[in-house]
Amino acid sequence: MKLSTKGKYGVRAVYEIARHFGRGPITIKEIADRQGISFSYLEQILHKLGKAGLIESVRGPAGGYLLARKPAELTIGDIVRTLEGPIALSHCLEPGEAGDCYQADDCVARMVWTKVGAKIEEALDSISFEDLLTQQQVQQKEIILKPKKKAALAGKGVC
Amino acid sequence: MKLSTKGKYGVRAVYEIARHFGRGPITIKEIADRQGISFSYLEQILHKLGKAGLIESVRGPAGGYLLARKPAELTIGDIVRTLEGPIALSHCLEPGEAGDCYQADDCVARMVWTKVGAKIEEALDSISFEDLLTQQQVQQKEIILKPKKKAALAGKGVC
DNA sequence: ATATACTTGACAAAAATAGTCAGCTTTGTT
DNA sequence: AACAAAGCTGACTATTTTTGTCAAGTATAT
Ligand code: FES
Ligand code: FES
Repeated sequence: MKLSTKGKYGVRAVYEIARHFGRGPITIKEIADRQGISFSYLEQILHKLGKAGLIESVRGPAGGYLLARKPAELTIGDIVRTLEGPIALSHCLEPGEAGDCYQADDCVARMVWTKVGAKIEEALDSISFEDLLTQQQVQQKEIILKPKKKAALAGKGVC
Repeated sequence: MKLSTKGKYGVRAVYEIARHFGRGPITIKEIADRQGISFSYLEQILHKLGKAGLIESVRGPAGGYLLARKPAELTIGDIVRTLEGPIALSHCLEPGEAGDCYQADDCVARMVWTKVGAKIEEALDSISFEDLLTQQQVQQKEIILKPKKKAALAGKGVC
């Protein structure tokens, strides 16, 4: 039950784009540097998000990426579904394949994973990037108040 | 966002043990046959569940596995957590490692994955094996009423 | 004794993940 | 027109995780 780095990097990258909202396109390189993600890998991820219509790209010099919608209208669920595929805990719950399963009528597990999957979608869709932006401001203040405790494990944790 | 077969097989296996509740131990072989799971692989899975105290084993002839609690007190969450590890969408949310992350204060994603993880736990823990048993009875009746439509993909779908 | 059945650890094939790399296309600037 | 900045695209590879298999145990009812 882990997210792949694609999903996690995707959210962090779009978060950076959202932070840049209203100030023109932000380049892959800048996102990669800020978030410590490989440039080439990030290209793939952003391209996928672009094809899905969640972000827009501007080519040529001074180009980069922009949000395709307002931060409030873009959710974590959008990103995760695009990068990790549809939320289907089991293969035979994927859209298209659903009706195919020969034992769907007889399968008690089906209800379980369907129900849990719905809860996950609900949770993912309930968080927009605007939420992340406002939360970041709150955290910012808290950090200023607290004594800064720079811990050891630099570069290790990556949500 | 898929479950591994361990989690899925685990649930199906325990479901079989639950169906056998009150009728003494059921053997690995019988579970494996009924659910179409490799015997050797199932051994590993059941052993892990046994070590976690969710099921009990009886050795020797006429031995097998038993539920350690009543079906109503055993949830899908118990099984999944045991077999797939704690529900932590990101590595740095795993218990024990949590406080270690040097950027926890500054991390906007942390809140996201924590929140979603909690929802998943909630959903998983809300379903007990008794629920599965009663649901199976309902499905059984429906199947008898409906015309049996044995579809093509035999053996393919595995929730 | 012996057959049945769980226990344990080592091993291996296959699939998914996490990138890397090289070359291409678009477009603003000079 | 030429150049450089920036995204586009597909192929390729190393690593890790998953999904098992196998073999040699240990416990126990009859
Ligand atoms: S990176 Fe560790 S808490 Fe987010
Ligand atoms: S096995 Fe296909 S629906 Fe459960």
